[in-house]
Amino acid sequence: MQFSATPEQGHPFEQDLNWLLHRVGASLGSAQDEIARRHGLGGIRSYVVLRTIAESNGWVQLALGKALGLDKSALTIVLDRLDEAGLITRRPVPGDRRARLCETTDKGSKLARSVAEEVAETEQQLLADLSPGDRATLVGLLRQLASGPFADSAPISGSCI
Amino acid sequence: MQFSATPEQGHPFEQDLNWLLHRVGASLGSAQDEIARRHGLGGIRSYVVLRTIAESNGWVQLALGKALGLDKSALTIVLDRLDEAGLITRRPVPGDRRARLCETTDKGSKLARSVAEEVAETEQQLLADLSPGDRATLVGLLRQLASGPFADSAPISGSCI
DNA sequence: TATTGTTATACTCTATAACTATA
DNA sequence: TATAGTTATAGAGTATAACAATA
Repeated sequence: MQFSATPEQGHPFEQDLNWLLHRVGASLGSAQDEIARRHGLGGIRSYVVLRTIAESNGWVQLALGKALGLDKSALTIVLDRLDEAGLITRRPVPGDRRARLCETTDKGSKLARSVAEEVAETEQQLLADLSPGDRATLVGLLRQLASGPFADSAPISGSCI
Repeated sequence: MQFSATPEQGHPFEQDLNWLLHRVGASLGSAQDEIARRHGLGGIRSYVVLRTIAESNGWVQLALGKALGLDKSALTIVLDRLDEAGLITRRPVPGDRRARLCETTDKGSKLARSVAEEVAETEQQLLADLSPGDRATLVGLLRQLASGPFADSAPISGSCI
C-alpha cells in the first residue's frame, strides 16, 4: 500500500479502497443528509426508511430493519418520528397481530418523491466527471462487490446510513 | 432510479450509488474495525489515526485532523488514548509552543504495520471476485470521484471512519 | 417457548463552545 | 486579535437487555 510522502497535500490513504469508499460515500451522504433535513426529515436515515417504504409499500418492521441493516429498536425510533409527522402509518397485520404493516401516507409518498429527485441530481453532479460508460462500469463493479463475500456481514451502523 | 419489486429478496436500493458505496464501505469498514479492536485499538478510527502518523511522522494535530476530516476535539480524544497506550508521543514543536508534534513510538509503528497487513488481506478478500483489471478500474474511478467536485465537502463523521 | 415490537439503559460519538497558552 | 490544543456539555446514535403481546 502506498502513501503520499507529503501528507500536507492530499489525503493519506489515497490508494486505500476502504478510504476511497468512505470519502466518496461520505461526500454523497452528507450532501443527501442536508437535502433530507431541508425537507423536514430528520436526516438521511429517515429518508432511506421513508423512501424504502414508499417504493414498495407493505413492510413489516422486522423485515424492513433487516433489509436496511437497522436494528429493530433503532428502527422503532425512526418510524415513531415518521408516524408523528404523518408520513407513514402502522397498522396491525391481519393474521399476525404482533406485526405492524408500515405504509406511506399520500403526504409521505409525495415527500419521498421530491427528496429522491434532489438526491438523484446530487448523484449526477458527483458522476459528472465520468463518462457514461465509466458510470455504468462503476455501478456494475460495486454491485458485484455488494453481492459478494461481504454481503451479509455488513450491518450499516452509525452515521453511515 | 429502479427498485426491486420484491423487497423481500435483496436490498431495496440496489441501483443507488450512495447505497452501494455505503454497503461495500460498511462491509469492509466493519471487518477492519473488528481487526483493529482485536489488536487492542479502540476501533477503526484509532487505527486510521495511528496508521496515518506511522506512515508519515511529524503531524501537528490540526493538520492531521484536517487531512482525516476529523474535528480537533474529536482528534484530541483519540490521541489521548493512543498516547496512554504508549503508541504515540506528542511533543512541543520548536518554534511554536502552542502546537504539538505527533509521532509514533516503536511499539506504535509495529502495531500499525501488523494491523495494516491484516487489513490489506481483508481488502484482497473483498476484491477476490474481481479480475485484476477490474480492481484497477474500480480504484481508478473512485480516485477520480474522490478528487472531484465533492472532494472538499466531505467531512467524514460518525462511525464511517 | 419463540417472535414482533416497544421501552429503558448505559455507553459512545458529535457538535459547539468556552477555556488556556501561546503567537 | 488569532491560533493550537484541551476540556465541558448537551444532544444524538448504538447496543443490549428487559418487557408486553401474540404466536
